[in-house]
Amino acid sequence: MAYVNAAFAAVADPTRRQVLERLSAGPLAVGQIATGLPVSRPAVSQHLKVLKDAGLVRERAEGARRIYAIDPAGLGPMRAWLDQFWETALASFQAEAERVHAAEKETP
Amino acid sequence: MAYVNAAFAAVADPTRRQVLERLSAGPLAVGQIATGLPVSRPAVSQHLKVLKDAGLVRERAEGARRIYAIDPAGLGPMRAWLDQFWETALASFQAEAERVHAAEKETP
DNA sequence: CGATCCCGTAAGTCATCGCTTACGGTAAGT
DNA sequence: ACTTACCGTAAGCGATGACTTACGGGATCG
Repeated sequence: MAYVNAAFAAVADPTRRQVLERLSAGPLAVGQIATGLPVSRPAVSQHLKVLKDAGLVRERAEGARRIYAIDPAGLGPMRAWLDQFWETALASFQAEAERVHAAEKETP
Repeated sequence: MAYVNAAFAAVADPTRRQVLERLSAGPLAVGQIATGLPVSRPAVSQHLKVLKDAGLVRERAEGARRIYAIDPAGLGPMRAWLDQFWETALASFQAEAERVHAAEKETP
């Protein structure tokens, strides 16, 4: 549960989500990621650092270029938190609904 | 896909996630939520406003108290984004792996 | 070797966020 | 009616965040 915070903080930024979406189609170099994004290339570099520290992205040097790719395992903690939260929330929601339903039969 | 941004931004804050976790066990009034949290009650009110605007939480007046509860539907967009992202990322990841594997057989 | 492309980092700026204290307003209890 | 509990909002402040421009260092090609 340790990396959950960094992961959520990373995904919270819209530009960073755009980077992730672009990377989800396959590995890319920094310049290719920056092309088409509304921010400068250094900004993309900073975003990539955040994503890398959050474990959402992996970096590989290929000559002078740095190739970035999605780290599928990095999404695990976030999905786990969301799933567990969803599960317990839905369970207590249904329990509440049944409780209200029973109370209505009690006092119509 | 409109509310995705607000939802992710809302969940990004650790205190807000604590509020959600507390609410996942069942509806609570503002004071009960604030009890046990490391911030003041007005801070909790502000967090609840953010969560409500993001569609993650619903509010109901009960006398002088305001009861907050999880809105199960509010999590939908976020989960949808994550699932689709996960799916395409994993697919392209496997495709890349197979491509590399084939290249290795080509030049051992 | 020099020019060029690739990129990360430093420094600085402007906006936004999360928090606090202080206040006002509505609902219930005496 | 007066007090007490419960809560939202306003104002202000310190901290963080996302950007920009400017720089420097390594890889590649002539």
